Amino acid sequence: MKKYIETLKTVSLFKDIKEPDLQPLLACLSPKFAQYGKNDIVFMSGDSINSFGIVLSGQIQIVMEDFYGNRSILALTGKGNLFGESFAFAQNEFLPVSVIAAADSELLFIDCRRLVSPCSNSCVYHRQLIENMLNILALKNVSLTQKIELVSKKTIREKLLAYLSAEAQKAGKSSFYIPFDRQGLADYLSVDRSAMSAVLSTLRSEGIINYRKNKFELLKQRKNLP
Amino acid sequence: MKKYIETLKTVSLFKDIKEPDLQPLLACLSPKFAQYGKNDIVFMSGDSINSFGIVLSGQIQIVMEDFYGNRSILALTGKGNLFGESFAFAQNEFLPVSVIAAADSELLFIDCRRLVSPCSNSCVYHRQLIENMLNILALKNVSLTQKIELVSKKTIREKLLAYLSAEAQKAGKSSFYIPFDRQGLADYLSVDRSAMSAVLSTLRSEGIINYRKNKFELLKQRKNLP
DNA sequence: ATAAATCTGTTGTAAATACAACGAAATAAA
DNA sequence: TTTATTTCGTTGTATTTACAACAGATTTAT
Repeated sequence: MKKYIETLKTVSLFKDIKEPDLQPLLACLSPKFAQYGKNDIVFMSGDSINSFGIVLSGQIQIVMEDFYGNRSILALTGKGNLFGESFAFAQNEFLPVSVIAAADSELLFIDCRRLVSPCSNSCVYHRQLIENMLNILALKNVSLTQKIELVSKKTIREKLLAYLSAEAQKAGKSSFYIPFDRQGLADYLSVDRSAMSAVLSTLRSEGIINYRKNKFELLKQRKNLP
Repeated sequence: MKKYIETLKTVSLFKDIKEPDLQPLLACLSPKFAQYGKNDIVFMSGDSINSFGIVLSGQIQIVMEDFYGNRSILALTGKGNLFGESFAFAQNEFLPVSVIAAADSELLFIDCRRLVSPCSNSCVYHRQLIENMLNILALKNVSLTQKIELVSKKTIREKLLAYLSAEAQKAGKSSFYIPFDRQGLADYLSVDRSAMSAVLSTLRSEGIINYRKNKFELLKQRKNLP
């Protein structure tokens, strides 16, 4: 396991755990190491899982398959990232997705029951681990909630204004940079890029926003609070 | 606190904790009790919180306010329900919403640092508590992810088929009941009800689905898996 | 049983979007 | 610098939707 220490140090689950503590902690979690060839199935849709995974090398993909058998790739996950943690901790939920190795990959599996049961010798680390896992799930929750608020809007105009409004609030200023290019933003909002471009132009011509590349500005005044 | 025992027993955070254990556990968590009048502000947008709440009586609303000051109610939460847990455990995240008492309410606040730090006398309960909280966050995560997959589709037709497909898979049969009436389903998918009704009719006339009230059936054959 | 209220499906219209095709602008590579 | 590539905005068209108004069906209340 030693050769993966550098990778493991970057994993969010082990945040604020010092390198010398990592080794004994891992021993305590008794993770299962496994190698997969490209296109091997890691988790199968319909499974109920008790372990989540960490990608040590390679890459895995989260694949959705609907009732009719149409597949679509929901996510690609690489080195140092977790996968399956939501389903592992959501007891009795069946996986609606499959996890497939997108390349030859080395994965580490940790049983979530190990994570919550404190073991005699390393309670200190366990506490940090649990805190990290709560933080991971909570952060994901927050970002999913924010995204739902956007994609639930019915028009591109509404989606854009909701997104830009949120970014302005996050920045604390009416002028800010966004972390997407146009195609990325369109994908994030689940709309057509060129249609979105057209709406952006309209908003600018109406004097509601201004933008240049990734820098945006909201022009209209904030309503006064009562 | 005794008068709220019946309510607390129904709270998901205390699942699988027996009534006699609840009292000492609460003492250990040292929750803060507070009363709010209608329209009082519980959490303010922009706050960073370390505690989450439990509604003992009354009702609270989650309110979103955008850059322009437009308010919209995202959720109503009543007796026995948690609120704010995602933000409390997502350290350093600022609340993008406000929490306001929708009626005279009695609330209980629990510091999330208390929840993760084991105290000498009640580690057994703490473990269950942590397991429950991980479960709560994970389940929310799962349902948010599923919802995002639906509302990200671009047409009502796609949304409906994705939703019905997921329900069929969940049920393990091509025929199943859905937990919404038409308006509820339209709200869930973020579309117009009458437009959705029209699309449902089209799908039925095309022989793709069949339905009657809340009972739906997918008619087309599953693709054979390779 | 009757009336009232709610839910559901239908239709027409105006509005918004997806999609495709294209050219200009910006960026990266040679 | 020149070329190649990517990104971005514009336009036209066909598709899809939201919205409003309405009628039949179903459920609930009286």
